[in-house]
Amino acid sequence: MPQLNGGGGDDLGANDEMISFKDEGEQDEKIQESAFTERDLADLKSSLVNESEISQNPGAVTGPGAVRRGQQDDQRVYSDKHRDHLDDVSKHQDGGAYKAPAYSGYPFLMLPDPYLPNGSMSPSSNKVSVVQQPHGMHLTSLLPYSNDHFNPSPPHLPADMSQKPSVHRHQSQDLSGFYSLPPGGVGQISPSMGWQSQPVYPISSCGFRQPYSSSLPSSSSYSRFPHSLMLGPSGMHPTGIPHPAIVPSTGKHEHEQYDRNMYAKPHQEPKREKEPKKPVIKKPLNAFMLYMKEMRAKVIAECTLKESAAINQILGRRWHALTREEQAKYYELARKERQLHMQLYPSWSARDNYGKKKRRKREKQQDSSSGGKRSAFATFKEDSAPAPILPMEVL
DNA sequence: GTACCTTTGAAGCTC
DNA sequence: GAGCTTCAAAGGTAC
Repeated sequence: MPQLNGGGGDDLGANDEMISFKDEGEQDEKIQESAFTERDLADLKSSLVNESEISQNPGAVTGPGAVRRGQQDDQRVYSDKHRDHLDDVSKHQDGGAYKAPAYSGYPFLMLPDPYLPNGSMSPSSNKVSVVQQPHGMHLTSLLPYSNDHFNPSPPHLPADMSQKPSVHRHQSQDLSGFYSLPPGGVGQISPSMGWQSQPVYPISSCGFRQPYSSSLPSSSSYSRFPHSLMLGPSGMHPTGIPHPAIVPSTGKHEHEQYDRNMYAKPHQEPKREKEPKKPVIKKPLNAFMLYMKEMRAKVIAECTLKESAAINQILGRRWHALTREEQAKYYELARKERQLHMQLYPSWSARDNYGKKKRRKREKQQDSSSGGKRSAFATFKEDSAPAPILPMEVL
């Protein structure tokens, strides 16, 4: 990806990530610049509101096709073609100080933006939310996200790890400074964690664009992957912050026990006498996942949607409507997140979690069809895995 | 209780 | 190397 830094040969990020999007987007923008009118904007808003309302009313329209219909209708209209104009309109309307809707349920920490004049708080966009999410935190916070990703790091920041391909784990101690949170999850955080630039985000309100705060919300304020050396016995940071990349194998996800005792001893719940379950180290989030994590609450607030499938469709369209620069930020975040994940869990591989969700389903299907015959994939996994751990139900 | 839906991107896997 | 599969998040929905 040309606009991203070369990373000193770091190949973690896909180099061709946005090439196709670039061509398409540029053509669309040319069209939009000449075709857009205020009336179009009103129509667009109306249609998008209807779309969200339809999604809320499964009785009226059922199935994903409903959303898809709206997607086909306005996917290439609502923002790709009107982005710049909407930006201008919105800026005029609220003086460029769009107030992002509150991320309900997310605790915030207001931090001054050192990149703003006088280091004062910006009207809204420099609010850096600090979150202790129920499912953990996000690396994006640990990785000070700003245009610094594309520029030399400011002196008060740790050097970009991408430029340290041979960083050893002990060097990650530098990262600990980002994680020195009190048990409450809110503490002093480097001001550099706010986004340096205040980009105008392209979309809001269920698809049409409005400028709003560019600050990363809570989800991106802290890393999902705190330094492993700082982890407590059960994947917990000494501060009490749960380790986001290490999750118990219980609950929604059906990952098997994960043999990573070096990072976390079995998480013991006081009331549970069952055999403690070893946590699972999750995959690092990709750029779009980071974007979704950040924007989900906003979409929910704007569209009053709750169904994740519909929200994700909106987010997917918004993602495509982002400019290359805006997307590049998330690609860079994702790249850094992968880097940090690699440093924290050098022996981890996506293979560790590969096939664990769907294997059971396949096995069930094969069991029903062929009388308990093992799937080829299961056989492969067992052959390749160093020490297969049987699922609890098997035991 | 669990799978599914829905999105994009990264990585694993198969051929 | 191409193409396919799986997982990552999220929460409502369906079974």
